[in-house]
Amino acid sequence: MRNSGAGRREAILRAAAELFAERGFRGVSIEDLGRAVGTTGPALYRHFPSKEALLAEVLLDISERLLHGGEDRVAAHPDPADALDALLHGHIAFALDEPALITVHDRELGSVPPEPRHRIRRLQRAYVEQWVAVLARLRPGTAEPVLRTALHAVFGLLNSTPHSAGELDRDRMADLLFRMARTALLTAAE
Amino acid sequence: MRNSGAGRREAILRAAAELFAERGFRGVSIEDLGRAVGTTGPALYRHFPSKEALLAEVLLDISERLLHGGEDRVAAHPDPADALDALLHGHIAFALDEPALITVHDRELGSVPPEPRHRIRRLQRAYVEQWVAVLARLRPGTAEPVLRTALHAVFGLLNSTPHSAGELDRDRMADLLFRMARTALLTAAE
DNA sequence: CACTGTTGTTAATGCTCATTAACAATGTGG
DNA sequence: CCACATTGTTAATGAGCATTAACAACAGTG
Repeated sequence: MRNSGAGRREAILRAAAELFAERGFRGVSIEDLGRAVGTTGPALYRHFPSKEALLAEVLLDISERLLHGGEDRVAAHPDPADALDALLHGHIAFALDEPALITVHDRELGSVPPEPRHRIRRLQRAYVEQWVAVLARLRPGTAEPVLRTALHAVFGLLNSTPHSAGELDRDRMADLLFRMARTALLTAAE
Repeated sequence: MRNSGAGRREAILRAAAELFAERGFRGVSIEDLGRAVGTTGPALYRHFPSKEALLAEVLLDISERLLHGGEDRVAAHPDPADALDALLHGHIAFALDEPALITVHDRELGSVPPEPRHRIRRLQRAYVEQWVAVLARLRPGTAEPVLRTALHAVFGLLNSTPHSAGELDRDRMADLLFRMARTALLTAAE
């Protein structure tokens, strides 16, 4: 084969994230995916057992990267205020650098089959709870349901950036999001 | 007919919004829609020319309600700070009372055929520009691209609430969102 | 060089689904 | 009571698409 190798699998995952973000899981055919990596559709089945399994792998990968990135940052910052800033910077960088991944991540969970869906949800929950723990140390007086709700809202704020066409350059965008998200969170937690 | 009348059309629109929000436009069949209003699938074609036209009507209706609701509120409040608060309260009420509509509104535009899509986009743009105008009066020093970007982010924050399962009751939720969105916006605009 | 695992290709297969056809029931205005 | 417009129903029709089958090209290993 002219062009195979281990990279093919990664290329498929990348292309899938891009296409799923653009048109949605059901709006992309196996044939589309194949064409995007220079093969025909059915060739995909040499790498993934089904289209759904492919989506599951994309989401699993994203969730793991977010969670582990967060863990590293929290571990590196003993002070909760510093940890929060680090979490914000990490999430913002992810959202700005991988807009397709962020988009797929919060739109396509419903198309994943039950078993991997549970694993993905567990990772997402762990990611959120990490933020909750930091906020709880920073603002011990605030009830956890309030923190969780505020966090979901802030993720909505941060994850919306792929859809706002780039009127601002990356650095100004990152700074704006950081300041908005930070004050929104601190306002929520008195 | 045991149960027809003018209400059928509205019932279809309501059911469609609900189902599209839950499973996405492509995840809902004509047969599903029919069943949801107590008929068979093809009966829909007595009320709408196509599935896409049905979606377009849902989105058009939402966009118009948002825009006109906003216009009324802005007109009722000469002071820009009051107008901003009123816009926030209006959008929050809409998001909390009609979570399905808000969800469909910011996920399914891509499935609308070109012609109605343009009309919907125009309405959405007008809605945003209304907020921009209020913010520009309130914070004359801030560049419009910054305002627009901040607004998109705040809409992401507000529209995320359908997905955060109700850990808080409606009033506490509305208050939390209001405070977060308001400070986020005012922070963005210096 | 034969042997085998890997990765592709093209041609079925079969299902789902939007849309249309053909036909029925109801209710309304004449 | 009789057309006729409305709104349904069930049975095609036809497209799209995930998946599988059958077969080919190649790479590395003995």
